[in-house]
Amino acid sequence: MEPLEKFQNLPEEKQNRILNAAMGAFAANGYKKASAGDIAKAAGISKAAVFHYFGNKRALYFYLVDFCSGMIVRVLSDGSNRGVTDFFEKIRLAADVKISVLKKHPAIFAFLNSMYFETDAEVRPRIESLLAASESYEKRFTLDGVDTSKFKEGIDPATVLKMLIRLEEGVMSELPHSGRVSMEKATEDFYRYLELLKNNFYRGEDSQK
Amino acid sequence: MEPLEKFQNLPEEKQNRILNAAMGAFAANGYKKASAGDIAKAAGISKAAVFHYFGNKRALYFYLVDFCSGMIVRVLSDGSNRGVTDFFEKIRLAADVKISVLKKHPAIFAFLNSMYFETDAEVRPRIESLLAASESYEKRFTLDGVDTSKFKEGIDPATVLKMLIRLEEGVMSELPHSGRVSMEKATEDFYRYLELLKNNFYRGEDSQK
DNA sequence: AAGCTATTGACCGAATCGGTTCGCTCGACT
DNA sequence: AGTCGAGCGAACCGATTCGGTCAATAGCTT
Repeated sequence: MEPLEKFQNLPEEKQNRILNAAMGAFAANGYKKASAGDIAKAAGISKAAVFHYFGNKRALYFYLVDFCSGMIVRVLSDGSNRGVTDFFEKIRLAADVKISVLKKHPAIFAFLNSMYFETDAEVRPRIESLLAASESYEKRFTLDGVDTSKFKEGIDPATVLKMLIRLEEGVMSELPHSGRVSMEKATEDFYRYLELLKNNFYRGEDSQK
Repeated sequence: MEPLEKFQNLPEEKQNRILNAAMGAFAANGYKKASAGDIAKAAGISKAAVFHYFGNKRALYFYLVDFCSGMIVRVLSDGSNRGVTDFFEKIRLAADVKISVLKKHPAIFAFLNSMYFETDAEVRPRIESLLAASESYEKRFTLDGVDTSKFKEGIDPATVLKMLIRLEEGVMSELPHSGRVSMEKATEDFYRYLELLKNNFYRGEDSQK
């Protein structure tokens, strides 16, 4: 039986434990310096099991890249926000999706980010192809179908969008600092920021409730 | 002559090159996995030179910790913003200081951040003492002396402050992605966000210029 | 208890680690 | 011109860790 099949026959919870451990290790140390032993320890399995499931380190890394690639496609083609025309509502929905992904795979964004900086010749080509296929979040999240007329005059929605993407990134970068419960706290805060901006960037009487 | 003296007698430019290389390596790979060879290569010197200047890896790490510690003290005691009462102006000045530090030591914040996660028993104690001494940026940057009455009713300055700290972090986390020139671009963007928020969060007639 | 599969601890040669040694270079001083 | 020493790169050291293998075990099915 192929190694990869063995992995895919594992119960999903165990698969995720291993994937998350691997993504965390590669994100933290890069391809070369992340060792199979690190990953095994973080996943609670033996080093031999890693090779049992994936054959070799490169195959594991490639599997992760493809896994993330599939996840991106799945998220971007998620149609649950079609028909939403409100700027802030759309951003909130996109953040919701991100959160749900992050809950299952806490290290996925750190791993995706680390791919940018990965230089190892053994894996770089595969990364390039993924990077080429999936443009950045900023470019994907367009203002198409958004009702920009609700903004006050003089406020550029594109600027606000860029700002919110940065803000979201800042919120996310604080997550690993603190305990696990803090994620709900952070998202609550983010929603509060959205509300605050909505109340003051849209036209009409300034609405303080 | 003590190893450390040799380092300190180096021209400042070379010192910084080595410090930045070391901070970058430790931030990227952690204390254990960052090798003296990595640091040497990034700094453009030989591995032997690293030991020539610092004696051993631990001493180099400790030197970096103390260096950052001193930098924090120097920045926090910087009195150039005393007397500034405007909320956004004060934040802008604080960002300016951060930028100037970042220009000289591009990896310093990544390194400081990495200390949070460092678990190696050989260096952890020294980190603890630094972390205990210097509270987080968020706690240090108080609203003391800020004229909060300029805000519209219903807008909590503390919330805005937290939001801006997150936003700043998000802007900073995008810096390493792109070329070196992008820093000016990113700070320009940040200033534009500040202006945008100031125009819409302060009371008085909504000022679109 | 026999058979089978998932999982592992112990192990391999090769590579890399932190750290040392040594000999070369090059500028300062005489 | 000759001397000297600070500073450096290359080659090396024993120890550790690497990716990867494999025989042995644990656990389930019958």
